[in-house]
Amino acid sequence: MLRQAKACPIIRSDFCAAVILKVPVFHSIEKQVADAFHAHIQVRYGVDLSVTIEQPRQSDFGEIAVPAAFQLAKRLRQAPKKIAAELAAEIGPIPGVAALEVAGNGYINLRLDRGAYAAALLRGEEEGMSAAGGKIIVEHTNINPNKAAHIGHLRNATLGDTFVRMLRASGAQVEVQNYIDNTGVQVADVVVGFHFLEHKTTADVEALLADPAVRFDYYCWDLYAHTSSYYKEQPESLAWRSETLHAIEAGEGELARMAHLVADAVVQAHLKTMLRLDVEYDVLPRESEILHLQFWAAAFEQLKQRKAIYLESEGKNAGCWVMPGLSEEGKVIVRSNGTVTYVGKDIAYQLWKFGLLGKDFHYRPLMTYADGRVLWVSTDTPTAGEHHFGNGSRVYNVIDARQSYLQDVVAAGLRGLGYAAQAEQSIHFSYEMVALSPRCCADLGIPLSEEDRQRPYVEVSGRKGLGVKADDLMDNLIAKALAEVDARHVEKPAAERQRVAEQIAIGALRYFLLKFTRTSVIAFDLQEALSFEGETGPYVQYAAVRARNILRKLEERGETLPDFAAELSAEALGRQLQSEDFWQVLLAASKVDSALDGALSAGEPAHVARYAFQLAQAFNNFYHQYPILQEESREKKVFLLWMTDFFRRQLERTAGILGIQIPEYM
RNA sequence: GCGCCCGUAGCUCAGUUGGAUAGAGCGGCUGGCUUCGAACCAGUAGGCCGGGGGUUCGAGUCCCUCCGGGCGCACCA
Repeated sequence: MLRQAKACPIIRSDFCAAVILKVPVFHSIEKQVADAFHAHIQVRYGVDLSVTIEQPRQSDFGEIAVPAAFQLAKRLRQAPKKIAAELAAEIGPIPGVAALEVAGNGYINLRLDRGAYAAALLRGEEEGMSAAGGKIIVEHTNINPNKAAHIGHLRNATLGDTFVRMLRASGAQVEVQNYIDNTGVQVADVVVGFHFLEHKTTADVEALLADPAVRFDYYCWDLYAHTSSYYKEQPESLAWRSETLHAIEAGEGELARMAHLVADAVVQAHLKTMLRLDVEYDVLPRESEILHLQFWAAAFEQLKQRKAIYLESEGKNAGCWVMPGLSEEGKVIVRSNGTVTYVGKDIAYQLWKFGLLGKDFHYRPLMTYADGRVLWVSTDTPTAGEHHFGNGSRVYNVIDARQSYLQDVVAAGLRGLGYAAQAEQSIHFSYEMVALSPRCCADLGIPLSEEDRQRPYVEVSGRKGLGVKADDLMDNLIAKALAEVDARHVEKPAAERQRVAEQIAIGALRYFLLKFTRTSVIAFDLQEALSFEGETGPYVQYAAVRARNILRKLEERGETLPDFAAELSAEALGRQLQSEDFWQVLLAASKVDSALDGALSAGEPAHVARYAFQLAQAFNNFYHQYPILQEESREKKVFLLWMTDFFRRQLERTAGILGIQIPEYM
């Protein structure tokens, strides 16, 4: 098989080659330790060992563990413990390291010089260089514009958007694409519903759109389900679908006009829905332009010329253009009637993303986001001041795991064309689906068949109209958050409370969707999603709000934030950090970049989420145990304030990577 | 039939790419609001990591096999 889902072909060492990461304090000490051991082992034993660094199991073992003795034991035919003792005795001083000891069967545990470490953080040495490699394209969301978005789409968008934020935080140049299939069967089915089932004209649909009482994407949600079930009952009605598809493809007539009207309106609804989650895009490449600008024709030529596909003369695929290699009979790319399959178009689109097609879209601005970012959409006619998109050096397609076979075909297409390097950089950022537990369906009043009731979970299905709409879920979350805010802050202006409730609700939702690893099927549970306690977004937000409260209260009492650098010497920091509690909070808070780095190489936004939670947990503990504003000792108070401020900045940065805002109050 | 994913505490999930005594949240039980607001904190119970083989100094993690569940494998998109 081409794809290795478990192995996550995301990024390892090659990623670091493309993007030079920040060099935070902890990282640089780790590197110095590894280098020191590597050099010493080379001289002492004549072994070129790749020294790995670990985190000790327990925090009281120190901050860095080196298991090199285990790796050497076999080659030297000596006991790990003996080698560890030799290494520990002979390695000599390492900058930033205060002590080192042998533990267990041969671990070498290192303790950092706490005062020096904190002083480096205080001086802001964690700010390092960052430089970009080539452009990275991330494609996500990709919802068929024929109905309202549901929770499955939210998982896609949240994963994609967070991964984009992770890449950008590490210094990468990223372009976000959201592909719009505005000419496909799903749009056609809704048009069939309007035209043939409801006998509506384009003007009727326009009236529907103008009616403020109608949520158009919701209307289409029901209509799509209706049309789908009608096909089942009256299979001959499928002829309506073909007729509509042909009209759309030809781009002429009432049905085509209606299709554009519907698709454009639903795209607007999706953009609005996603904006509630703080998800933004750079460009919307549309299927209609892929069609009109003949992207497929260009790709077809390349595929034929380079013999990536062949015209089958016999067997069940006779008369089709087939791509060999993926299965015994190959994958049909062009049907015997001459029309191209979905994957064929996808290969053309993927070629464009890498700048390999020899064609480009034209673009026009669609809207401007609040932060000034302009969203562009593809068009088939040239415009003034033309922008350019695509031409990436690496492409992540955020698409659920059910489509992994098709993603394999796309990569195989690139490989067949001789673009092995680009095939390697075509990454299917896959994730498992969001399903509904039977209990959840019962809670939501979704009727289930007897068969479905026996299952562990039920797939969301747009066709069946089965699912939780994204906007409904958000409305639900906001209402619940608002009730909590109202209970605590009646004195605040209503509009402000609403804003805070929205931030909390979105924080809860994004965190909920991110805390699962990508390979885990989310069996959606409404109660769990609506929770604001425990491992949730609001928990993380609350910790940051508490930190801010301390600093605000300080000023309310007429004090000002001390000049930390002037008041806290390395000695003072070292003195205060003799407290294990303080040291652990500071250490945890200093590892944002380590956590980000690990999450990027694993391709797991969930790792960032988990780090944020652990950080919040450490702070909540700290907060509870040590009153800061009442502290008598000046040195300790200044130190605690610095810790609070440092924590606040680090947690806000982490939350920002997750797309979670910190409210003014909670 | 073939391919991929999952199986870890009552429930939902982590497990740093093979390391030290397997963790968190929820739920259960016990305790803590006159403090920088408890959307919080502390304590406690709860485990044959689906079963069986193997590789290794060392396995929840890698290999084989079996069991159970899910998802793919169209001239649909």
